[in-house]
Amino acid sequence: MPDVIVNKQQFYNPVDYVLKKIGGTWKIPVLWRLQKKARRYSELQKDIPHISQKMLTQTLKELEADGFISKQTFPEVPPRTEYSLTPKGQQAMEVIVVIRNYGLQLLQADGIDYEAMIKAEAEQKKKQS
Amino acid sequence: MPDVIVNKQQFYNPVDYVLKKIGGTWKIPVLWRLQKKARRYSELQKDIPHISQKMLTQTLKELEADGFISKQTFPEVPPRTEYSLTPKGQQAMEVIVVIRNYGLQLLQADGIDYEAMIKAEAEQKKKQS
DNA sequence: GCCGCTGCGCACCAAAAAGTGCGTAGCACC
DNA sequence: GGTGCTACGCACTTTTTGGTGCGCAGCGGC
Repeated sequence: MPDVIVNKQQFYNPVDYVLKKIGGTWKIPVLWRLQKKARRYSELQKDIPHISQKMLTQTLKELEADGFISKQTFPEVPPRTEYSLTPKGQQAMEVIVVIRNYGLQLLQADGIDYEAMIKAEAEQKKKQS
Repeated sequence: MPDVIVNKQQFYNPVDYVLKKIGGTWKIPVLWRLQKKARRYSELQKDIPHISQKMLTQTLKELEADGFISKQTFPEVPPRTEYSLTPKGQQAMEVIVVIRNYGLQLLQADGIDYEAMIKAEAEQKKKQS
C-alpha cells in the first residue's frame, strides 16, 4: 500500500482517504441531516446535539470545499443560508449507510438496541409538545 | 440521534461507534493484511509502512480486546505469535472493502489511479529480487 | 440609539492520537 | 560471555482534533 499525496496531505491507503474526507466527529452527522432536504445553519445547530458553532462552520466549509455539499445564500434580511447534498454527497451517503447499518449490528451484539432508543426519544418529544 | 455510553466511552451515533472500533490510522491496515492468512508481529511490521512498534502493539491489543482478531502464541524459541481474523473481524472486512472501493472511486475522480500505483510498486519489488 | 437575530471569524485552551526512544526476558549461537 | 532475535512495555513529546468564549456586520423594530 503506497502512500498518496494530494494537496500536501498524505494518505496511507484508500480507506484513510475516505475517512479524512468524511470522517471526524461532525461530518457524518451533518451529511446525515442533509440527506432528505436542504437545511440552514441554525437548523443544523439545533438538530445536532453537542456541536459548537465553530465546529459546524468548519465542518460545512470543508464539506463544501470537497464538493459533498453546496451552499446557497439568500440576500434576505436577516440573511439565510441553505446547505444541501451534491450528487457526490449523495454517493457518499450510500457508503455511510452501509457503515451505519454495520454499526447498528455491532451495537446490538454489544447489547444495545439503538433504534429502540431513537423511538423512545421521539416519544419524549411528543409528550413535550 | 441520542448518545450511547458503553464502558464509559461515549458515541454520538452508530457510525461513530464503528469508527471508534476500527478507525484510526492503523487498525484497517492491520485487518487488511490478516484478511487472507494469519500473520506474525514481525511480518506485520515489515509489511505496514511507517508503523511504529508501539502503534502496532497497541493496535493489535485493541483489536483483540474488541474481538476482531485472535492471538496465538507458540512457546518456541525465539517466541512466535500469530494474529488472525475472527469471524467478527471478517464481517468488519466486508464493510472495510465497501469503504475502500469508494475510496478508489474518489481517488480516481481526483485524478489518481491507485491500483496502477500498486502494480508499479509490485514491479519495483520484482526488479529488486 | 439600542437590542436582537443570523452566519460567521479568530484567539486561545484542553484532550486525544500518534511518534520517539529506550529497556527487557529468554534462549541460541559463536 | 557478548550479541542477536522476538514480542513486547513505559515515559515523554509532538501533532491533530475539538471546545470555549468573544466579536462583528447589517438590517429591522421599538
